[in-house]
Amino acid sequence: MANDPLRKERILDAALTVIAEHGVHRTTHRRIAEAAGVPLGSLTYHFDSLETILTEAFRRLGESMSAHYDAVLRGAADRSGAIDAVTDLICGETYATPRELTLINEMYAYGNHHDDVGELGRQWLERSWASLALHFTPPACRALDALIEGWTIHQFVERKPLDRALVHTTVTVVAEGVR
Amino acid sequence: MANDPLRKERILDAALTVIAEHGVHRTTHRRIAEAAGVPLGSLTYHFDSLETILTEAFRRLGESMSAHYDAVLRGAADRSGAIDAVTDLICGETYATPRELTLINEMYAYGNHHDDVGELGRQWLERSWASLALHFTPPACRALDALIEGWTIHQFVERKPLDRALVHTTVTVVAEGVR
DNA sequence: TCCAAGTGCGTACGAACGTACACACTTGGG
DNA sequence: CCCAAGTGTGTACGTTCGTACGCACTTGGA
Repeated sequence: MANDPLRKERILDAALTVIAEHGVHRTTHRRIAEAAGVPLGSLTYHFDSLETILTEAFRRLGESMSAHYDAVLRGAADRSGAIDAVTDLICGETYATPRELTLINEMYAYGNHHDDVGELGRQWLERSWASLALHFTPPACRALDALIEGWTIHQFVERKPLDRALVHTTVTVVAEGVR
Repeated sequence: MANDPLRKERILDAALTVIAEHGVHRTTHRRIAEAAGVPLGSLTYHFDSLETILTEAFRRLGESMSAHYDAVLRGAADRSGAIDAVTDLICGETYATPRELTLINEMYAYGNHHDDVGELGRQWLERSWASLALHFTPPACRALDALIEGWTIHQFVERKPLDRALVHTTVTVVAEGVR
């Protein structure tokens, strides 16, 4: 298939699908190629190595998640709305999907052993912080960001739905109490 | 070497070392054997498969961390001491070492694709919760546990030291404000 | 002392991997 | 229409992996 500009993106999305389903430790050229519906040779043609594919895939993940994160917080009119927005980010079904949470975990884990991906994780934190800073003080941003991260992970590990009222209360006391 | 009862434990510790250094995705029989200073055949003799080694190693990790977690919280005399203890768990150099944090990340990531390890993660959360319950209300336990988890991870991804005063304030606010 | 029973390991094999590369195919200027 | 230049792919190679297994070695009862 000549001149397919979407080919690279399709491969990266397939890579994320494979990572989410099997984990980085079982992500291979062949599995990605099958998931993307492209020949094996196409991967080595478009990307230097498997490392490159993983790195680019995680970059794509970070960008799309940051965008969503930012959109949700920008949509909040005032402080109270921002607290609702943060509660949504933790409990919501659009951000904290199993796929995204699995991928975030994989990114952190892989980033601990791969500098470029580690840097992506740091950028992702920085952008989250910037989005929160639209509504909260710097210290509150740090605390809220930690809370979001920890709670979404717990929610996923536990596989139980969250108590939304409790989340809302906690977000509120942190937002108001930490200065 | 006949009748070496510490052999299995040594292999599991070596497995954790390899996981912490290289990640699960590059953890192999041969690397573990080298790290443990035992022959390759010794691994297949003592363990059914690599999966089994990883699972047992993560189980060992969870037990030792839970024990530390519990000891720190049991050592707190009152509520104020417990708040200090939680602050220590987040900022401290004994619990939140790079090695432990890397391993926790690896365990969560691997647990998403392996039921037995996923169950270990759930047990680890439950025991953390039980330790916290010595001093705080159930809702506060949930919130604090999420905060600990998120903040230790952030600390590690960012590779920057934490603001202890901020952590202490946040813990206090959550412990007092969430009922 | 001797020898079965059990313990532990060196080695080898098939499978799956990442990657290279020769080659088919498409394309656009002449 | 033609053919060089460029685009994309099927295949094969060397490496590394998990695992099996024959065999050496240790041990304890007779």
